[in-house]
Amino acid sequence: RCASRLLSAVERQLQEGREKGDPSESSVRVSLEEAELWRKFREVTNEMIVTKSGRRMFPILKVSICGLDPSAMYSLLLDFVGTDSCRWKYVNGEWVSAGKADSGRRQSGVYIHPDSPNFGAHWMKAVVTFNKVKLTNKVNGGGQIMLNSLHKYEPHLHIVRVATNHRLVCNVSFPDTEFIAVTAYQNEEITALKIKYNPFAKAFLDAKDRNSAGGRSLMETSEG
Amino acid sequence: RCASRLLSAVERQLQEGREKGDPSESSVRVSLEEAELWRKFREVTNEMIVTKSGRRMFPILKVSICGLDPSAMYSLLLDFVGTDSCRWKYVNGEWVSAGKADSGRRQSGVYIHPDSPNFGAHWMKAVVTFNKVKLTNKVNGGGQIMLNSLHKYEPHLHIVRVATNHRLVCNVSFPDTEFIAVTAYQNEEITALKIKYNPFAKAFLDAKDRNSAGGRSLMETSEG
DNA sequence: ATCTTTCCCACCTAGGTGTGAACC
DNA sequence: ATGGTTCACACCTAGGTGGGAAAG
Repeated sequence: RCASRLLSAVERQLQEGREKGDPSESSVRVSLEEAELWRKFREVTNEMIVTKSGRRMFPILKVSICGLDPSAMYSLLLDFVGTDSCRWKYVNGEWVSAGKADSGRRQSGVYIHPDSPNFGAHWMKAVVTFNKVKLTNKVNGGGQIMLNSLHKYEPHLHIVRVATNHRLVCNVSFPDTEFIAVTAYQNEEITALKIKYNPFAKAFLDAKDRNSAGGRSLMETSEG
Repeated sequence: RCASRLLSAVERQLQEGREKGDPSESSVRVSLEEAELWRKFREVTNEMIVTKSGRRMFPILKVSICGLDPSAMYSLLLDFVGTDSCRWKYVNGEWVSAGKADSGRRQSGVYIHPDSPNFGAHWMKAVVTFNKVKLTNKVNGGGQIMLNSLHKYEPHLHIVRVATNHRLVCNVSFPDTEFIAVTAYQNEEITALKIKYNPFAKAFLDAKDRNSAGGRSLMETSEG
């Protein structure tokens, strides 16, 4: 009696998302969210900051998923694949090749989505957001992903069915999310887009607004 | 080749916590963390605020777990059981009965730990923290737990093995975590303890410090 | 010189505290 | 009048931004 009440609470985790499911996994579909935003960045060659302690990505990688078995267990993995063998540099407003890539490693480490493992129903009932993944240029303890600065990468998503025998169910890449890892922004158009769309950079958006409105910049006020 | 690299990343989730495991689950052990802190509150009769949008608990319920099957899947559930049939009131510095409990419901809803479901290894490798659970006195959408104000509750933890057939593995209660739900603190000793130990109430701790040091209180400074 | 990286910083987002007056 | 509840608020914790100087 008491136990059934508790067990039904667990069952409830499965209820949403059933209609999007397919026990056979014959047609798993993954689509990138906010593709328009990603495209704005890609048009001018996207950049992502890497720091010692790890920097979040912006835009944030978000996907919606259909076609999993709602009651089966899956983990979602993210890695970053070098898309060419170049080291890049930014000169005269252009990204140009600066010779061969530094190290032979073309694969980053693997980031496991923190909701993993979870039911197919869980992954399908809402957009899956990779907002916590952090990119670094140093070997670190935590779940950060190490990339080579000034190299080009493309995020790849993998869905693994978790069971006594793990099984790779799906591999997806999103060309629009390609970027060059940097330690500081090179293209000021990228900086402007980051400031415009990332809420955490609001401070710099305000400064611009006040400038263009003819007011005094925030930065100037601190000079005695 | 590529697949095995990804699958091994999933396997790595299982590595820690194996030594604390027991495939037979014959001796699952759960122990309350920070029991000394909980006892300080219990000594003066603990109170927890309930609000419309939900209020976190303080102290936070934290447990460490041994004896699960590291590679089996479990969900952790929390509910709140009314420990008597009284409605309580605080008069002259004492909690006294104020008649029978309001409603027949002696059980709260069930809170599912956000890491659920997960491997036994995951639950055993580190202290499990219920810091996100929110207590409310209204029927709400989200994962909040509804309690009756001025009624006494005891948190109960349940471990459910998640499989084709769910199975209740463990039920534990922690007498030291008993509390009375309130919409505003009644006993000023409880208020003082909350301020002393909850980092989010630091503002009021500072005010006290400055008072007792002979300085002006923060509160006074806002009066023109 | 030039290019890349590092560090500290002011400024945000996001949200958890008890307070005290207002409300019922 | 009384006792319980609600709300806006100042003040925190916690941590994500790019800037700009300094260092490699």
